[in-house]
Amino acid sequence: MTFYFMDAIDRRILDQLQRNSSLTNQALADEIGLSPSACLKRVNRLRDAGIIEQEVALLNPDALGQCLHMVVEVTMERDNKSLYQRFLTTALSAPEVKQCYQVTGECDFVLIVTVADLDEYDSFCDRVLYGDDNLRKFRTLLSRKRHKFDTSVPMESLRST
Amino acid sequence: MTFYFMDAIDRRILDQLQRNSSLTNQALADEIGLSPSACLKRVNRLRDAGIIEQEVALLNPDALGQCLHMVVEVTMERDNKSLYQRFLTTALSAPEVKQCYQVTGECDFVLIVTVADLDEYDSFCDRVLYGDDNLRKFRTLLSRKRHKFDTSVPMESLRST
DNA sequence: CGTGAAATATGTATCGT
DNA sequence: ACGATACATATTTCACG
Repeated sequence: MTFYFMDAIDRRILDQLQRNSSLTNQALADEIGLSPSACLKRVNRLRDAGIIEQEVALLNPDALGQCLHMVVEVTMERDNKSLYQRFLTTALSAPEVKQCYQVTGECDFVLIVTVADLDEYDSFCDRVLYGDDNLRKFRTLLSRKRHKFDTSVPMESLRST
Repeated sequence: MTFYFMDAIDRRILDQLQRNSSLTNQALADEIGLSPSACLKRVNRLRDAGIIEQEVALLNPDALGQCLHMVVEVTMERDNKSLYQRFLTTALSAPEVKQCYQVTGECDFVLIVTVADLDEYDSFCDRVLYGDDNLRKFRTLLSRKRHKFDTSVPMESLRST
């Protein structure tokens, strides 16, 4: 990522686009109080700099059919870098794994896994979890409902340089 | 949400937009093999029907300053609907709570909480967790790194009606 | 669903601060 | 270095077949 000086205007642009990226450049410029061309230049710079990573459509869960979310807590046997890396490579490439957090505490990784049904979850466990001989234990929490899903990040925590 | 019959073309449109919603309608129409007008009509219908809930920009974590993710497991005292609802109302309105899953298993809720620093996390705990007298216990897993964050949903699991 | 024309939006060049 | 205006290009949108 190229070095980038982010000012208050950039933060306001990001704040908007995090909530709604389907705004036209004109509407965004109006919101921010900038001319459309100046606004567009900033948005493109933020994109080129890799600060805006992607723009995606979030689908309504009610529009989804059978769709189960699992919270999977993974505890490794040995805390070894290359063994961790081996697990990560497998886990991150599994399409069922939507999120992966490396944590400190009573376990080592927390995965958010999304599958259509329990058969698919079994297949995931066989491929990713049972196959790793450094994986000591895992615990699955089956989600009955995802009440909130907010991809935004508070603007105070955005680096200014 | 209004009733909606979704066909294979709609699913391919959603599949694309879940990955990249910054495509122009023309580029999307090309991908799908539709005329721009037909494509636009479908996208607007999917939006109006609430299947496309929102379009957002995802920011690069490396562009963020201090930004801590916590996995918080919450266990309630009594499994009572209105007490659960009271907790949910508080938790969902807290801006630090980015995700909330109601689960079955060893605990009742799993929250993904994002804060700038530990002071902010303390404030969150005081406001949302310690304040609820039906909350029996919570466990915090501090994330050192978010290795993966994928907002997409597999298209096989999209309801066809 | 496709075509084509009118309405909008985006991108660029240039100038001013 | 940044923003505004204006113009050229591209895209969206709508009526009609």
